[in-house]
Amino acid sequence: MPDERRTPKPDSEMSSSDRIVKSILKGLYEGRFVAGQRLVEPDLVSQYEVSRSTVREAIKRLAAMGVVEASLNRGARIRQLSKDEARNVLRIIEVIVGLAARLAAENIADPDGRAQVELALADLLSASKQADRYEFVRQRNRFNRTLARVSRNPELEQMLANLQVHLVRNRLVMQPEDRARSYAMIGAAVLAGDGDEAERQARAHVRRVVGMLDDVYVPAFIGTGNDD
Amino acid sequence: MPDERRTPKPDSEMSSSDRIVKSILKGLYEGRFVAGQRLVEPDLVSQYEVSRSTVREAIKRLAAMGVVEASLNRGARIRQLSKDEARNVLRIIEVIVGLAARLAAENIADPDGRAQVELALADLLSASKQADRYEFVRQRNRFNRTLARVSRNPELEQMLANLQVHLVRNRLVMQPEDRARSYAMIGAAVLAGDGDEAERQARAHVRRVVGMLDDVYVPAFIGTGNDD
DNA sequence: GTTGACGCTATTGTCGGACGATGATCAAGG
DNA sequence: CCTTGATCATCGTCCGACAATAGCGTCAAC
Repeated sequence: MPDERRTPKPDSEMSSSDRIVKSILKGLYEGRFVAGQRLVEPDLVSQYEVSRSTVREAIKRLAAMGVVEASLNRGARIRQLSKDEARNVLRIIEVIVGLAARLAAENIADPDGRAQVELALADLLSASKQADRYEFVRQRNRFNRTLARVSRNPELEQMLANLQVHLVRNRLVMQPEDRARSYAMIGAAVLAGDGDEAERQARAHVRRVVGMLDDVYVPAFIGTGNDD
Repeated sequence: MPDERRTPKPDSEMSSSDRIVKSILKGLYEGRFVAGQRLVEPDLVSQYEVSRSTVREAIKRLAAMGVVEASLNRGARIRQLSKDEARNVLRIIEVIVGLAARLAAENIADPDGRAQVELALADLLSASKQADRYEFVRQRNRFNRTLARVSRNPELEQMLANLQVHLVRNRLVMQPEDRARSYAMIGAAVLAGDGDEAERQARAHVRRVVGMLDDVYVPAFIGTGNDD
């Protein structure tokens, strides 16, 4: 087993479609792409200066990741989660993050992993107390990613990364003090090596976020997908 | 006897690559494709009588699903899980199935869903007691799928379906009596509407399966590069 | 004015061929 | 025996093309 600690993905070892996928995902984080936006193949062709085949591959991959939804003969668009879908995804994130927290706690003996968790937690706590939403989301994602990495479960890491994409667009943020306390408890349990407690705290936190869905959620500008 | 209530996906509304993906997945279940097997594009082109573009799309999708692993310039092959990877995936399956069981229990008031669970459970129990491994795996997958469907969480359903693909090839089966008892307890909790207990039982069961990994797992033909 | 049939346009799904790049294979040479 | 270089299989990417479909506007009929 190769022990590749991370996958920084040197550009030279990425296919062109990989680069497009990555760029679009990044664009999502940065707001260059917004939910509901169409991904028109010819546009992307000229934008990225690659052939249509390459663009199509990238789109297919994004679709398989759930980032993009594609209907037959009608192209692809950035997926806009309805409130129900957001709730569904969050329930999944709940148990996945819970698992990551548990496994991270179980592996916290590793000094290197422990250091990473401590660092990410410190930054997250300081970002939690501030109002900068963008920075908070960044640190939250980093913290989750760190937990997944320390879990020593690459499959989990991958899965959490895919799921987190859906969280970028939501404005689900708790009050600064609340979320700081929430994450402090998760972090404490993880650093204490208490897997049960770590999972419980992580899940409880996500559950609290789910509870905010009904209050805060704005259906955005898509609005047509009204179905149950 | 097949009560396919879920989206049956009429072939007319599927793209060619969809059909290939579906066919390969089916082939996995039926043994036409085995772990480690290479997926050579020209072969698939002639086999399915489509263009290479279409084949590539299908492969990309399978890769994004984790069914296939692709290395740059070296093509794709059916993914062969190492013992560690199998363990990692099973830990994820544990919490996902646990969530499905919990949500199914919470929705068990719906008479239609309840009927489906009862039916799938009955068939699973009867299959559990027999030795036919293939039939047991079929019924186990159906039971899990049913739980996910009754959960009314399509994202969860999709995710579980993807994860279950990895389980097809493993020979992780408990003793008939044990697994029957295991599933009986899960089913009872679900049918009783006890979400906590359902999740606990489901997770405990998967955990027991994980525990068998060290005993039963055979590395299979991973190193041989054996095709055909 | 509304409605519905019709045709146009944009875009997609699929195709076939082409090229260079890369990994694997194997024989010749040290 | 190990190294090296040629050969081959296959992939990544590109190009150009076509039919099929969806969305949109037009226009006649009511």
